[in-house]
Amino acid sequence: MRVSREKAAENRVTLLRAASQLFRERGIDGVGVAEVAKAAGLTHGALYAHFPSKDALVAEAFSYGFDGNMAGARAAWARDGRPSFDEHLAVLFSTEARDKLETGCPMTASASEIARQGNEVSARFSRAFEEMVTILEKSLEDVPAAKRRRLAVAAVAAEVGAIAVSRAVAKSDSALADEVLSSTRKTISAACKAGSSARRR
Amino acid sequence: MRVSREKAAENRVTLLRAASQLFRERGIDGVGVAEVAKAAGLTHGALYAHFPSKDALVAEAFSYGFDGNMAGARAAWARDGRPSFDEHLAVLFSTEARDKLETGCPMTASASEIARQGNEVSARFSRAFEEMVTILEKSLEDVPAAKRRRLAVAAVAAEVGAIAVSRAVAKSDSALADEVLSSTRKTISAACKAGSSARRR
DNA sequence: TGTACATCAGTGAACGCGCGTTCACTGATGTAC
DNA sequence: TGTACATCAGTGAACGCGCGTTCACTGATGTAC
Repeated sequence: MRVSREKAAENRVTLLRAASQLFRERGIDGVGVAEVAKAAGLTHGALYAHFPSKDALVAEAFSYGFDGNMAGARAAWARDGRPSFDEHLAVLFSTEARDKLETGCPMTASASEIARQGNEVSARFSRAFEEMVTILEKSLEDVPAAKRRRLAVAAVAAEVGAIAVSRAVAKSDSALADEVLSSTRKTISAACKAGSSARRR
Repeated sequence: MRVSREKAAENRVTLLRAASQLFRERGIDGVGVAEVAKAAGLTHGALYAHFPSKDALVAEAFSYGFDGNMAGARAAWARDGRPSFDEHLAVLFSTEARDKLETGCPMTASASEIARQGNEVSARFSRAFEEMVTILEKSLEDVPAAKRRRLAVAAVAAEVGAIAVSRAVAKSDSALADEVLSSTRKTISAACKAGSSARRR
């Protein structure tokens, strides 16, 4: 039966939220459209009134999850002031970021799966990556402009790897899982300091 | 019909090779057991004479792929001498490593999927990760012993991330894909130099 | 060495199940008069 | 404002298909005599 325009818009968002959480938790291939619809309190048929295909849902759910994550981060910055590079790293490489799969960054949750998705998903991943890089660059004013972007790009790539590896080894070696996060964070931080001190000389 | 012991052993290896290549190319969830068996010139029933479940096949295929990769690398080192840290990085962060999916490192191919596999796969991933770290440590004799492992761990984690990100963005932004590899490599290399020069002071 | 027979790798049909997608239908919503 | 009707979000059965796994069967291999 038909529902009001507001209710329909609300259902669309509920579908995106459910999809984005489930895909992060269990992988894109690990969750079917029927399960997404059920988690949103709807039937699979209704999902196709909002999205033409699972592929389209995956693409929009990726951006929804990423934007939601960024909105949360921005709210925290508004409260506590603009974070330094090391403060950014502390959040990005935290055990919380690793363990909160369903609300964590979709880039880290689906890193190796994205390469097998369509162009639309790849384009959204690129955009998300660039957004993260831009934010990190802003905290790197001490570093020579020429090295700023290089360091920011490396930091985001390293974070994606560290989180993915940490999650992969967590089931069998939790000490290694924590070590991966802290070692990668410290190494990126050291590269930053080396870069900024190079200017000071 | 029954086959000779040698032929059976050979078939097992063929199954592992096919599984390991296909999983790296299209993801663990993206390839069925029937397809693996077909690629090995067998039927799916035969696969179950060698492996009790797909999970077991995934675990053994991961190690097979990793060991094969390491054997190739070791052969190259025997030819050209033991590589320096930067030479290791040049290989790990190369566009070839990114583009040769089916013969590349299984850690990078399945990074985010491993976390959703069973304990056995996680344990094999941990072992593979430690092996990579040990190899990199050997090329870090210029760095103070205390920092050696930290750098090696960070380098492997960063490589996994850089390759995954580079593959993810390659479809939509090939310049960014190359930048991710070179920026991450340079940053890890810089962290190494900072670490070793710290000792020299 | 030759023969009889047990072994077991491999075959292919079948299992129940969930996948992504389609579609005729329902009935409340939104609109035109 | 009240009524008639077109719209369309959501339902649920159905589509063909591939999934992982099981199993009765085949017949060459390997072994025991």
